[in-house]
Amino acid sequence: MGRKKVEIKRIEDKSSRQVTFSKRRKGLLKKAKELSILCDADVAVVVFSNRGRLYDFSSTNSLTEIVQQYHSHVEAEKESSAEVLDTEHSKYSSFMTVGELLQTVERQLEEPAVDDLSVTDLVHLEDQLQTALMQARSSKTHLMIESIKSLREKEKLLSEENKHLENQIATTKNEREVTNGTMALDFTNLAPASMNCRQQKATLNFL
Amino acid sequence: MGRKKVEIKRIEDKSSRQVTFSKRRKGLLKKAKELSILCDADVAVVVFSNRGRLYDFSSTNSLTEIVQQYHSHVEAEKESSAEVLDTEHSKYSSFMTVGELLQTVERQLEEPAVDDLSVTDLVHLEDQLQTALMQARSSKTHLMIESIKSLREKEKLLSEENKHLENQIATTKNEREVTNGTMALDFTNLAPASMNCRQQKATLNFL
DNA sequence: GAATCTATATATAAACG
DNA sequence: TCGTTTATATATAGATT
Repeated sequence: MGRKKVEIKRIEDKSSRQVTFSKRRKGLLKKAKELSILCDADVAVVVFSNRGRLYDFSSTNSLTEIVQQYHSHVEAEKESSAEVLDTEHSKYSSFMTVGELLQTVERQLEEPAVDDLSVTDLVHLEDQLQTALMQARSSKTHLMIESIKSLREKEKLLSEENKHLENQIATTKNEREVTNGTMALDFTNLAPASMNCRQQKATLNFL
Repeated sequence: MGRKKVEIKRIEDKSSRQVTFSKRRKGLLKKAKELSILCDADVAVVVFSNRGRLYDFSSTNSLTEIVQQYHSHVEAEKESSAEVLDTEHSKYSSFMTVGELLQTVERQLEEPAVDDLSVTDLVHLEDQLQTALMQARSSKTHLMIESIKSLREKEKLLSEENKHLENQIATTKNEREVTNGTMALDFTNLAPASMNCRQQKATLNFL
């Protein structure tokens, strides 16, 4: 879409690669934005130049949220194809708990006759440890994500209840004004405090 | 870029929004791919339809890698503004970003003459990767913990405010009873709902 | 190198089957 | 709801400043 048709392959000339990068990057981010607006979709784009500079777009506040969604999604897919996990699972420990594995390792490392351990044994050990580590890490992350989700839920519930209470107060206030035209209490300064609370931005940039 | 110029705002007609989503999503992913090839850049795109279906593109194998890159980058920026970590930082990369490191590794692995890489080189490479991994992992965990902390704070604030509002309501109720002996509203069923909220157990067992 | 200017390739909105 | 077609809007390659 220019004076000439270009083949889609790495542009060798450094200078024009840089120019094209700048132009197309801008275009890509623009289109991402348009898609998110037109179709009410969550869109995130991350671009790293080959010299490591970062450019990104995200339709929600943080890229993180979308990545979280992505991970949840992937998790869900994993679960739906549960049979796959079974085989994988049995691989890393032939019914050996992580605790047992650790003990085995400790025992082996305490052994003075280190020479007795063949390289093959060590490779195997490394594999086992690696897999155990992955498991631990994955559960940790899973738990953290779950707890963040749950905290968000809670926050939402509390916010809603809060709003509800405020409405009740407003209603009461009105009723009082209607019934006896006097005002014993002034609630007008309550609203701002709660707004601050509800409007706090979620600044989660992890994962 | 069609028969008519379209305003960039949410398409209200569900059906044509779906059609546009499909077309533009395809276009976006195509452009992302082209950019990554033409300009030798790492590009990732994630799109969630408003009904939660996932579409993505990633120039490297996994989206996760790019996200990690993203976070390392964000971390690096943070660190550059705080001198504290300077020494540690310069250790693992002599002014090399994680992105650059990954590319270096990829290039080296693509090299047909693998024999040229001495074991020492590989050990060094492994060290570098290991350190980079630690960095990424540590920032991830750190950020997650921070966000959980912040969510808990928020929860506390909301709960307190909630209690406060309830008190206000109780006071008002009392005043009304005192002033004119009648009760227009019944607030007694408000408390239980909020108690459920506040009493939810925090079930975070990780770390 | 960055901004601007065309000519042209592409993407896509609406129509159609 | 799909794919295909077509007219048009946009993106952008190459040139120029």
